Amino acid sequence: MTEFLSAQDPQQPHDHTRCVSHALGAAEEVCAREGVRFTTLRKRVLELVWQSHKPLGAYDILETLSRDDGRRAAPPTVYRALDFLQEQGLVHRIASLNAFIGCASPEHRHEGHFLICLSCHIAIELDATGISKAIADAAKSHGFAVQGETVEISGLCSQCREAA
Amino acid sequence: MTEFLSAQDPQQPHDHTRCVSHALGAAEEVCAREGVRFTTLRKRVLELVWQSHKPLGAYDILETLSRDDGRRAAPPTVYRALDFLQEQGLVHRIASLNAFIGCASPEHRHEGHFLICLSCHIAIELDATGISKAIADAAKSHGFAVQGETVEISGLCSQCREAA
DNA sequence: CAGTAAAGTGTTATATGATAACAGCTCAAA
DNA sequence: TTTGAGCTGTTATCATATAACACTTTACTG
Repeated sequence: MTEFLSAQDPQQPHDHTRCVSHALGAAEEVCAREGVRFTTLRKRVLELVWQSHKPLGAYDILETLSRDDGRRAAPPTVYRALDFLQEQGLVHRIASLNAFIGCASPEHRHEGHFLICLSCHIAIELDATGISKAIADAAKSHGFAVQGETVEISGLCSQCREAA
Repeated sequence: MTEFLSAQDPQQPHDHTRCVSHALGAAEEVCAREGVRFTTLRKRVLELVWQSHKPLGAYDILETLSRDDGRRAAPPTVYRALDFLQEQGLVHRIASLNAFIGCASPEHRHEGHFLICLSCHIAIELDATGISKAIADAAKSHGFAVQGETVEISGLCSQCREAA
């Protein structure tokens, strides 16, 4: 099931600074490869999105940016950075939460499929080959050409189940 | 693939008044069974949602309600009706569109899985057993207890593919 | 059949998420 | 060093959704 995602399970205690530095490093590479500019603002927004494994709203990012960085920031500033990061596959948008989360494996383009805990709000990105396959089958039987997949599963993560 | 959905394919030309009357009839039954009130407002909102097979925004409903029915309506009026209809499984919300669509088979409770055409905007509800199965498998392997499923596949429907 | 409590609806105000439009800046290539 | 495309700042506004409270209707109870 974990074919291309980093072996690190975000639910387990871990040195999160490594997640962040890995993400930033991967982003540098992706942007270099694509010939696009990984500006200070874009890097900072990506860093903020990676501050945890919980999806983060655009206005949360905006607030941190204004408060911590002293940067005068209005919504378009953040949305433009997020648009860029999405285009490069560096973050995914979670439609059911109006929020954004860092992509764990931006090296190759893919749709994000997520398990989202209603209790602790963690979002776990799946490498759910089976789900994509099932979607492709369903689409094919309707003669439908898939372009985008929104798959967001809400429920309780294993840790919150144990705690309950 | 079409196990419980009405055999009618919404993409094909059809007598849409039958879709509407079927939906309203099914809604009457569901509400009677559940012992909840299918008021005039709720019925009217459901009827508007069913005016086509395209997801409809809350403010679109609001506008029609105000214009056609002369009913003074503010957003909460519509959202409350929609909340009720969702609770009873009579409509599904499409998170990626912030819109609502009638459920074709409210007799038994289920999550909605949709194919959504980017060109003609039709939303086709799947009875995708395979998708639910794949989701259950992925969840199980993470010890995750599924409560809700958001599955919204965007792309081109067969008719729009042919047209293109 | 009147009294009453719960459910439903109306109304105002406001929260939350996202984008349009235009001005000014920066940086890499010529 | 100029130039132009791309990036960012700024203001205003749109779009979606909900909080809070008042009033009305409905169904139940005695």
